[in-house]
This record gives sequence, structure tokens and C-alpha cells, in this order.
Amino acid sequence: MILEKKKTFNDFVASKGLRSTRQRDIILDIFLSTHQHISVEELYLKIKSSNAGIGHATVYRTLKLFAEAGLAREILLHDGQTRYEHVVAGEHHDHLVCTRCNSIVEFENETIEALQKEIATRHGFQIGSHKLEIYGLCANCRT
Amino acid sequence: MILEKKKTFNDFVASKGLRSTRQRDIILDIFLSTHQHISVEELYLKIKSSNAGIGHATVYRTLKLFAEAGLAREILLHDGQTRYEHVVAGEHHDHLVCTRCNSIVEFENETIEALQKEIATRHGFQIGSHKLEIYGLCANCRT
DNA sequence: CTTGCTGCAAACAGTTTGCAGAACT
DNA sequence: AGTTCTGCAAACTGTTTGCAGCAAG
Repeated sequence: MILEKKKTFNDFVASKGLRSTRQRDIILDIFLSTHQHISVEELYLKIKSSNAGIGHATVYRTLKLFAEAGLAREILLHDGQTRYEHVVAGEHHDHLVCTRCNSIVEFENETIEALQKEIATRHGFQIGSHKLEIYGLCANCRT
Repeated sequence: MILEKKKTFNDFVASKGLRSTRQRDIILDIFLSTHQHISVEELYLKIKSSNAGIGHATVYRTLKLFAEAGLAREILLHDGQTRYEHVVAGEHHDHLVCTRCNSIVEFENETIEALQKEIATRHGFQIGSHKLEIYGLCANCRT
């Protein structure tokens, strides 16, 4: 599925008349190799350590592209940094965020999603996206 | 209930050995007179227009105090500004945010709250707080 | 009179932007 | 060749902090 994502990105780039560059390939590779919720800074450092000479700005610009291309999603937690997570087609999940150790557990809940649709409809809203984050202490940090 | 909030704040200030100042009174008054979801900058401008000579920093510091005192809650929407809303004891609501006109509709849903508790329990989390935001187009902007 | 509070300006962090040169197509 | 992309540094935005003077207790 990594190849699939690369294809998605290449198609996107082609369809928009953009260019395929060494930097974009590297950033995509490294992004795909990461776990969820990486911040731009973290990704930048990872890239820097293995492939010197890619600038801060390029990482920011490229992640935005990934988001446009539909293979990354921007998430804003409580730490003042923009983070990105992988998008898996048709799947959505929310987050349990530990306020002590910052660990994140993902979950999905159909019922909540359905209720959200209902609420939106009731208020005349057309849902674009949503974000549900539950903050608290994770199992490890409770003790 | 505005008086009640002032009392809450005075008690908080007293109990922490902090001081009651002209600026804090003014900021509290104006904050209480606002509608929901005001940003620090908006509040600052409001204050400045009626009571010249209160600094940016003081507004930031004071809103943090209000949050600690439990009468304001920080909310982070998608617009890169920290906003505060009034806390009404024991009440919680979530937000429908219009991505075109930035209007916000609040809602409450007991079932969603209950499901969240269940999910947290299942993952060993102890809930501190949560945030649910649904982004989309409001009734006016859909057309 | 002691200590916390304020206002200012400077510092900061994260992110964006302008531009000259490099690199795709 | 023509244009997009990149790297750098500078600019920006929202927020925080250091400090000298002010004010509450």
C-alpha cells in the first residue's frame, strides 16, 4: 500500500501540472515510513538526519501538498505544532490523548459518527470533517 | 450569574494569595459581557477601545487566570488563535464550525458523552476533558 | 514597605514568503 | 528554454517573558 500511495501522489502531481522532484520523493518515503501523528519538525529532523540539505520550508510545503493529494491529514493537538497523520481511504478515527505522556490511542466509533451526522443535519450543517479528541490520563499514567 | 462569576474569581484570587487589580476587574467585566468564543486579540481590542492602557500581555495572563479559576475554557479552533469561552458549571457542549463564515453553533449530546466514557474506559483512560468539533458548511453558506 | 502586577518591548516558536539559483519536463 | 521547485533567510503571527516602575495588601 505504500506503492499505492506513491502512485496516488504521482497521479496528483501529474494531474496538477506539478513536478516530481527528488525532495518530494524523499519526504514522501520518510513520511510513509513514520508512525502516526508526526509533527513537521519531527519529520524535518528525520529527513535531515538521513538526507542532509532539505529545507524547513520544503517540508512544510510538501506536507501541504500531501494533504491536498489526500494522503495526509493535518491534525492539531494541544501542543502548538501542526501534525500530520496518514490517511487511509474511507477510514476515520479519533484520538484519546494522554495529557501526561502525550501518547495517543486511536479509536473508531460508528455510533458517534452517526450521531454527528444527525446533529449536523438537525442544524442544517453539511459536514466536511470532524475531530473528536478525548484528553485524560492513559492507563500507564493513571497510577 | 455575572456577580456569581465575579465572586468565584475573587475567591480564587484570595485563596491563591493573588491580588485583585483594576485590570483584572476590567478584563473580567468585558469578558463576561462578550458572547462565546472570543479570541484574545478580539478581547484585547474591545478592552483597548473602552479602557485605553491595558497591555496585550496582561490580557493573555489574565485569561489564563480565568481558566485556572474555572470560569473560562480555552478552545482551539482551526484559525490559529486561542479562544476562550465561558464555563457554565456542569455543562458541556461541542461545536459545529462553519468553515466558510466561521460561525459556530453549539450543541450537546448525552449519548455521545456516554459513548466517550465507554471508549475511554475500554482503553484504560481516565477522561479529563474532551473536544468534539464538526467542520462543514452552515445552513447559510451551503447555498 | 513588601511583593505581586502591569506595560512595554524584546524574545520566541511555528509557519510562511520572497527571491535567486537549481532542477524538472 | 521555460517554469516550477528549492534553500535560505527574512518576515510574520500569536504568545510569552524580563524587567523597571506601579500598586495592592
